[in-house]
Amino acid sequence: MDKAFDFKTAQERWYALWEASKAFEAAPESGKEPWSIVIPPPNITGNLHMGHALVNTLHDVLTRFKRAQGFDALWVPGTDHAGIATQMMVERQLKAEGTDRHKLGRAAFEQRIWAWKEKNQGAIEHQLKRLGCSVDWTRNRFTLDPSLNRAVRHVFVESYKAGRIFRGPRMIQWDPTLQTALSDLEVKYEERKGKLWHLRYPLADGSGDVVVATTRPETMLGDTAVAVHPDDARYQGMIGKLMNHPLTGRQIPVVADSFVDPAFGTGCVKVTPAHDPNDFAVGQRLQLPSITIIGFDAKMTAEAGEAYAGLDRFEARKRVVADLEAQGFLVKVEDYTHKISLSDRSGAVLEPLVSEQWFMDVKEAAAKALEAVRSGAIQFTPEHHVAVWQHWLTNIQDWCISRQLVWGHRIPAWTCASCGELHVEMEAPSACCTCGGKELIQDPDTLDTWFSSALWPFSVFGWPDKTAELARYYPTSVLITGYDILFFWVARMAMAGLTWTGQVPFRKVYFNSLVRDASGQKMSKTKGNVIDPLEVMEEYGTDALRFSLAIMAAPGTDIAMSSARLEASRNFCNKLWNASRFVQMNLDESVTLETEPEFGEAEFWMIGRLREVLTATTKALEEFRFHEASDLLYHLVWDDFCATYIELAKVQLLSGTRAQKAAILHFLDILLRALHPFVPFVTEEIHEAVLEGRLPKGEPTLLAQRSWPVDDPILRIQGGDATIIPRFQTVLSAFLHLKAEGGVDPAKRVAAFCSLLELEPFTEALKSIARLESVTFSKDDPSSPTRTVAVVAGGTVALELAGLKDPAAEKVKLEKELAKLEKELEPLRARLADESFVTKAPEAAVAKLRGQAEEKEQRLTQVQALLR
RNA sequence: GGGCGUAUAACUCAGCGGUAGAGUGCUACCUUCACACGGUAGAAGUCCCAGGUUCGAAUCCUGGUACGCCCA
Repeated sequence: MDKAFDFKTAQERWYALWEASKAFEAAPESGKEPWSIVIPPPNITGNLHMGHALVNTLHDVLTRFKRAQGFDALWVPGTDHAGIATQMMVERQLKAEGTDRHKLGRAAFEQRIWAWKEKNQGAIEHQLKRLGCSVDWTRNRFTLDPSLNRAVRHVFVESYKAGRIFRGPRMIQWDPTLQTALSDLEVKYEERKGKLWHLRYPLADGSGDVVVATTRPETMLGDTAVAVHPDDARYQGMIGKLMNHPLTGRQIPVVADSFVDPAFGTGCVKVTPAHDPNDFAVGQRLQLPSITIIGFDAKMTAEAGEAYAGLDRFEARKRVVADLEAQGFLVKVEDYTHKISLSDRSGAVLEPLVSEQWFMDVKEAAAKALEAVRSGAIQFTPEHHVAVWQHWLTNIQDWCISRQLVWGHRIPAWTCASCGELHVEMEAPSACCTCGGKELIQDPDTLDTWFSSALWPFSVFGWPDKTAELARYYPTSVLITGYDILFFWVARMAMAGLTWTGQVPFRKVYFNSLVRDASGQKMSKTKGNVIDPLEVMEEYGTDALRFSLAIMAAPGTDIAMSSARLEASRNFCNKLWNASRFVQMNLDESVTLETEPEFGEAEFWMIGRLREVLTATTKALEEFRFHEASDLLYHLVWDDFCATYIELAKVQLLSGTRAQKAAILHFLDILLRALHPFVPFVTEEIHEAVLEGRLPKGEPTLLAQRSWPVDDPILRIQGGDATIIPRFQTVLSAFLHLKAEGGVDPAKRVAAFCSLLELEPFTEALKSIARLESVTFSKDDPSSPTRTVAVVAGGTVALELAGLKDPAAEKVKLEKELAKLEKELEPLRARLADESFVTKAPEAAVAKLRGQAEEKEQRLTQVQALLR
């Protein structure tokens, strides 16, 4: 083995071997209990970013853990067509080539995107492999696959028949840049500094006027009323009167509706049903006419009047304000900060427009999803996301599912050219069922990307067919995803799953954290603080990246990714590598896992540690406490195995028996199996270097196929004195401490004394680790004018410092020690003297404290004796 | 305006009723035969503030303050 782990070659090598050996493929015939998870399908446009790295690392840790536990673990991979994102990408390419999708035509454009998809899909898949994801590639899916398309059409057609999908004119959020409708979820609100214009509208009978306040004066061209609150005393006499529209000359009524906030502006607002969601609602309630003055291109329509038609909406705003001012209708202008709605995708200012779109009524499904979480059929970690879930699902609105895009699932609806009859069918009808007309035109729109994503957990298994896979692997065991897509995806999967399969799509949901930069800032391209996981894997190794993500993945808190953390993880991999290297160097060929091991105190202690930590690690993983699991293993390897056990075993190993070497081989084997889910590459590499040829017959040669070690028979062995190694550690560090404090060169060997007779078997270890000349064990007081002494729990230790020793310094040292003990004892004595504590606190707590106090009192007495 | 989350060592974070931990950084020392991507010793904290519950609160409750996120 080399001196350091070369992750670059290992990473490339092992993934290919894992794949070739079918280590990640599900085994439906195995008779094992199934455990399944589906990947949150990354966009085909995408590159692996830190969010993907985190979510997929956690998936992989869990999948490898479950596979090792003996489940038939299946992780289904796949990619998402990502409607808008992908189409935008290709459109950008076209623009660079001096053309666009309209010139190209729909069919050619769609072809072009497919070509792009074929070319680029491999990138994200390759990156998942680099991350070590143990997915079953034989079941790779794409959201536009024919089988998934069939599922989409099935849901669409059945929902339509049930009346849950319908088409109609509604006010939607229109993205003028992308030229498509969006769902409410795709709208982002941003605070902008703007103006509040106060406009004067004169009453038609000349009896006065009212002043309305607006942030969008250009829409006044489409006003069909002015509204006041029905209880507003100021305007009682005006309700029902007509007024002259300042610019169009139309007469519009003053109406009353309780949506008006009397405290806002003048308490009197203009009503533009065609261009504002609230006004649209008022218009519906009061049967007001609706005048569309802004078109889908965000330019003023002919309805806006000759003076404005064709103007961009923002240009029109300036013109309207200028005209109003010129004619004396502008009362005043105030600075005003308000929220505007932007497209989450293009960033364009959205235009609320009335448009013919497809909608899905999800109220019934939402009720089911609410109940599933309420009843515990779906469990959230962290739980606090339940509150948000409930709020959103109880207030859910119809979902606008149609998009004016080319890239996506085409809506399975055809209109008869002759009679206008609408046909919603699985396949294109050959003739109109009403008039027999042969010309049927398919709806040009496609579905919101999330429509197909919602079906993902069961469409990947061949639904709507009742496949064997569906029966075996659905519902999936867990869903791991970011809370940012709680509504977009998680809620919709829950609703779709419950509606169409009658089952929850997943039993548990773990919401992973957000990965931020080293100072806790959100990563963004504009800030330039993006940490690229591909570069990290290049520089620190995939295992270091994975371990860093896992150890920081405390539920409910964000992750601050830093080079310091990555270095720590890389160093950990190196530590594991070198510990293994040490073991490997000291083994003879004849030692295998079948060699009968021999256990001494150190081994019994190590077994105890392994048993304790692996039990805790298993529990932590079952409960998604990835950070705890990784932290436990980190310290097990570094502190217990390397710093304590190996240091102790060194003395034996250099001259040890095969039986002793078999013990350490077992320990390493167990550690590798436990760490493999977290750091698969380095552990697999070590496994080959150390365990090859030493595994029992029939045992898989790949670590990726071996079992989770918590039930290893070795761990059931009990024996020895569990307190002896901790006592050894205390004495060892006391020697080292005395050496450092006495100013002794660490390399200088001095004579040592110890009153803890039970540690005599560890003489050689003490000598070698603390670099002592000798250790003399005796009950007698070891203090002398030439020695330095320390009192530890259970006895005293001393070092011979002839020539080096300063008696005055020794006294000062002991006095300091005395003071320290007194100070530590003070609160202990006080609490033990407290009647209410002793009587009311649980016995264990009192006993623990008493033990601590006794130990300190004993040391205090001994230090006092030394000072005499 | 409503909801949620977070405030702990210089930094990034664990802990979440029994009296404070990790990683990194810092100081001093050590190239000892797995590892300097290492080892040893050490310094470093009104656990945001104010009340309350409790024998006991960083931890639970109430109210503030600051920051972040989500929904109107």
